[in-house]
Amino acid sequence: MTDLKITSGLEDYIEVISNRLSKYNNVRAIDISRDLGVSRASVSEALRRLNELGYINYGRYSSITITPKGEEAAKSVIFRHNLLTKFLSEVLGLDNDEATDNACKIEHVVSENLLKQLDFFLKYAESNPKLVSDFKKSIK
Amino acid sequence: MTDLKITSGLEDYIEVISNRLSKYNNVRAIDISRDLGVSRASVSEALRRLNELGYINYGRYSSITITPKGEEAAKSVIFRHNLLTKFLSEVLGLDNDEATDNACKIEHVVSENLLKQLDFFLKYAESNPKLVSDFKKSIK
DNA sequence: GTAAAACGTAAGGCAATCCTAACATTTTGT
DNA sequence: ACAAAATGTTAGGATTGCCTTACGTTTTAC
Repeated sequence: MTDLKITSGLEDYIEVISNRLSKYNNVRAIDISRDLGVSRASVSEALRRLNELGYINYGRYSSITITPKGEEAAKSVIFRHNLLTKFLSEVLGLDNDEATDNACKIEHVVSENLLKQLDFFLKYAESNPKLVSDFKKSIK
Repeated sequence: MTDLKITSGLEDYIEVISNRLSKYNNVRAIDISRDLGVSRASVSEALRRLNELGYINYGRYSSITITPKGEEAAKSVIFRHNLLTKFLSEVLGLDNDEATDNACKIEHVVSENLLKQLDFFLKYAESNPKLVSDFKKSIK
């Protein structure tokens, strides 16, 4: 399970691929291109690279499937994404788009330990709803 | 005061320059090289670029000074840095090194609004010390 | 089933950073 | 002041990731 490391850029691709596969059981290069706002050519390049690194199975014009290694990587980044989004929206009160945008960037750079503590904090906040409601009152 | 935007990389350089100038009234390329863990050559290149963009005054073998535009940019990134570090250490309980390391990366990607809300949250937490102490109790 | 539209790939570029190695300049120590 | 050490610059390369344009392949709609 070593060598799960991947660049931020490729992490974005694997995240989209995994999310699309979960939702629709299918993902095309054009979908990725739209989701990430990059050209079809860039997607093509990234897919070749992800295949080369063993995160997906892919060949010319063939459909995209994800490998176990890819699943691991996707699970990791999606976990980070969700945790951060939840904190940003539920605690800090950012609207969903802004929470997601920020999470998409932060998710690539945070340490394991930060995530662990944030996870604890969210659980604590959920078991003490007064925390968030009092905080929100305080900034009105 | 427009055009304050700068890449993450150069933001790191301006941050070190400003911090060194505040502390020692002086900063050399070699200091930056050590602080950022990059080669002297990379520093040389970055200084040329920062000068070109008007963030610092600098010429071959000359001493480095920061311009008003550079100060603005530095102030902004240092504010983000401190806010994030404070949250990560005082609320989440990361040790200082890990809080700083994470802040150094996150500081380049967060939105204004996130910072504003985080600022409010920190103020709220400071005026309610029980919040943090109860949270820390909860994870023991 | 075939032409048009949609989609995917290849080639060639560009910009941002980073590096090492070699060379230039400045600073230090005696 | 002058040699040695420290620091700064330049040249040449590598990587990553994005782009556009042109062309290949597949799908869609009659």
